[in-house]
Order: sequence, then structure tokens, then C-alpha cells
Amino acid sequence: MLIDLTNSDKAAMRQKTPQKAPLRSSGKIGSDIRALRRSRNWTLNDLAEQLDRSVGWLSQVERNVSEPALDDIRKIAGLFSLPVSFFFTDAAVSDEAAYIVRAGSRRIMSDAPKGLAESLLSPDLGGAFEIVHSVFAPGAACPESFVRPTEEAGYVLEGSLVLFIDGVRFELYPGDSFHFAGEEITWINEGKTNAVLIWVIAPPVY
Amino acid sequence: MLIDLTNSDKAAMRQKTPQKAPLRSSGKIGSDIRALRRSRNWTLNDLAEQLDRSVGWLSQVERNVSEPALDDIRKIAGLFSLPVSFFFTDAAVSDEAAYIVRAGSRRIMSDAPKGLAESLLSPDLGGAFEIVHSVFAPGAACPESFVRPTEEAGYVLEGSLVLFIDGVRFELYPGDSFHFAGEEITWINEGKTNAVLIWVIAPPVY
DNA sequence: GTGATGAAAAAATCATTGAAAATTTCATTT
DNA sequence: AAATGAAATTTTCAATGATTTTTTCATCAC
Repeated sequence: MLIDLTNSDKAAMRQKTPQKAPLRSSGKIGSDIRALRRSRNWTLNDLAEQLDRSVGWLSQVERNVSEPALDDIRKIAGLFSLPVSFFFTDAAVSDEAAYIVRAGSRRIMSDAPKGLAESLLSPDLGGAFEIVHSVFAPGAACPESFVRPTEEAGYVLEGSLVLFIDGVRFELYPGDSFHFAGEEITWINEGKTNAVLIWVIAPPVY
Repeated sequence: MLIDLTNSDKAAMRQKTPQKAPLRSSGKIGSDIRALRRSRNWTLNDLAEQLDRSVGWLSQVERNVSEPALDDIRKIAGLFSLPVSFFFTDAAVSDEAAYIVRAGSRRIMSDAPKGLAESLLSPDLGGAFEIVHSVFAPGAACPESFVRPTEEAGYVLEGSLVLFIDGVRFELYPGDSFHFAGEEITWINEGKTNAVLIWVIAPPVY
């Protein structure tokens, strides 16, 4: 029988000393940081520089071998424009944490652009795509149009949203969905109620 | 100044004769077939064989250069377990067709496993992921558990669904979301009403 | 004991290259 | 116009070597 060892298998076998046990505390922060860094296409060095820390340290932090100081976390959250709370969401039941995100305990990503509240629908960052729950307040408008190197799609849950795709205006209502990739986008909620959408982005940008 | 020509640029320049204009009729069927074939990892040859047609013919059909006979379409739909109607959805307003799918005009993918009605929320197949609108009838259960080489996530719109991920039972309610990749999955709607979900699959399998 | 560093070791990434496979083109037939 | 078959073209894939990125670890600091 042939056994195909993956690289990590091989790496594991090669290790003489058991190494510090990865994962100490609640330990997911490191993985989040790694996913965020990757979504920005930064190297360990890129991020370490901005944090005034060594590459080795960051590597350990991202693999949950060592914990960053609170001050580092604040700096990191800032660099990714996320609230510090993002890194401390209470993981519900143990088993669930890996697969399920309950309606009441989503991780909040922003409330920044005044009028747009985004929260994460996936248990973790990383992966091929990310799903975001977005609430557009009445009157809220995209601060400036954007183009992203991603494939995106969405579905309107409540209210209505006006979406401009390459300048063409589309009014979306509950049940409508959209899809674009590479086009220039803007939006505005011209309604009197919240517009609630589910937004899928691949690859992840947050 | 250096100009970097893409392959298709070069191909275009090389052409002496303008070639048959790609796209004749409503023309999207070909692209759909191509996306479906690719999602199955079939080659032109694989599919052509099953259709008893030449590879060249299929190539032309998929590029919307030539049209398949109705009989071919029936055969193709069958091979992909899709209703023939799937290939003939009325594209709404011209501009919209490429980006928007209205609540009322989704392409129906199946009603087959008795109790699960799926329709497509993306304007077309292909791309990095696909979004499906799924309605699970009361009492409906997954005929048999499955494992797919995909990353999947979903969001519960209405009703409730019981999802088993690697044998662990999760009860999902409106607003809850889930995410898995590679695990063994089954589901059942134990409620008395439809369970309505949005399901994201990457890469596309339909 | 854990955080942190710096440098060596290991692993992953990336551009090439040649061979094989898949796809497109097109002259010809139905 | 559909359809074919074979030649031409393009894409894919595996192997290789050079780089870059990441991990490991001995060591110092708190």
C-alpha cells in the first residue's frame, strides 16, 4: 500500500521536539490575523514592519503559538480598519463555533461609513469567499464608487437598494439578486427603511 | 512603448476572415453548456462522446457559433439532470440580464429530490461560486448524505432546517448561517413549513 | 514562564520549459 | 446552417531552479 504524505505530515514527522503546543488561550485571533493579512496580499514582513515587530514574532502569533499584547491587537485592528471587538467574539457552543454563526452573534466588521453596518456570516475569515450581512440605513450612500478585483454577488432580504454597475442604475427589491466582477460599483439606499442584503465576495477582502 | 498583447488579441489580429459572428440568436445556451461541462470536469471529447457528436461541433456550440438541435439540448439537459427549461429562461431587460436576477425569474434547477426546489440566483453559471435559492418542503430529507470537494455556506431565510455536519446535528433558524468544506453532509426539514435558504457553493457544481 | 528577536533552515511561490492534452479553426460534405 | 475530421493553436501540467516567504530555534528580556 502506498501512502501519500502531505507536506504537513512530513513536517510533523521530521520534528524531534514536540514544539510549543499551538493554541493556548481561546486562540483564533492568530488565524484571523493571518487571513486578514493574506486578503491584503501582505507578507509577514510587510505587516511586521508596520507593527514594528519581528517577522518571527508575527509568524508565531499568526500560528497561535504566542499571544500579541493588547496594544499590538489595537494596532492590528487599526491597520485593517476593524473594531477591536472583531477579534473577541464569543464563540458559542464549542462544536458550533467551527461551522455555525447564530443570528445573534455575528462578528461586526464595521459601522464606519456611517450608514452601513456589516457583520460576518462565516465562522471565520479565509476560504474561497466570504459572506457578509449588510444593513444600509435609509439615505446611506456609498462614499465613493469602487472597483475590486473580486467576484461579488448579493441578495436583497429587506428594503430596497439602488446599485450602479458601471454607471447603469438598477433598483433592487427583496428577492432580487445581482452578480458582478470587476465593474465599477456604487450604491445608495433611497428608501425610507433599512436595506438588508447578503453579500458574497470572492476572494475575501476583509 | 511596449504593448503586451494578450493571446486573444493576437488571435484576433491573425484572423484573415472575420469568422462567423459568435452569438447569433439569444445565444447564451452555449456558454451555459460550457460552464456545466467544466463544473463536471469533462472535456469536449467526454461530452461529445455522450452526445454522439464531434468535438468540433461541440466546440462551436459552446462558443455560440452554431446552434444545437432541440434534440441535442434535451440530451444535454438530461446529462446534467436539469430541466430543459433551464436553458431557456427569459432574459429580462437587456441591460439587466448580465447582472441581475429578479425574484420572479430565476432559473429553476430542480424539483427532483421530491421536496427540494432549487433555483439559480446568479445570472449565469461559471465564475468562482454559485448562489442557489433552495426551498425545502416540510418533511423533506436528503436522500443520502454527501461529500463534495467544495466550500459551501448558507443562510436561513425562513423556516428551520436540521443540518448534519460530519454527523453532528445543528438546528438552524432564520438569520443563522453555516459554513463547511469537505465534511459529510445531510439535512432534513423537521418543521411544518418550508425552509428557505440561500446556499453558496464554490466552485460551482451545477 | 512568556514575549520578543535575529538568523538559519525549511517550505512555498513563481517563472521557465518541454511534452501532452484540449480546444479552435476551417475546408468540405450533408 | 449543421456537422465532420484533421490540422493548427492554445491550454494544461509536471519538472526544475531561483526567489521569496515562513517557520524554527537558540537566546535575551521582562
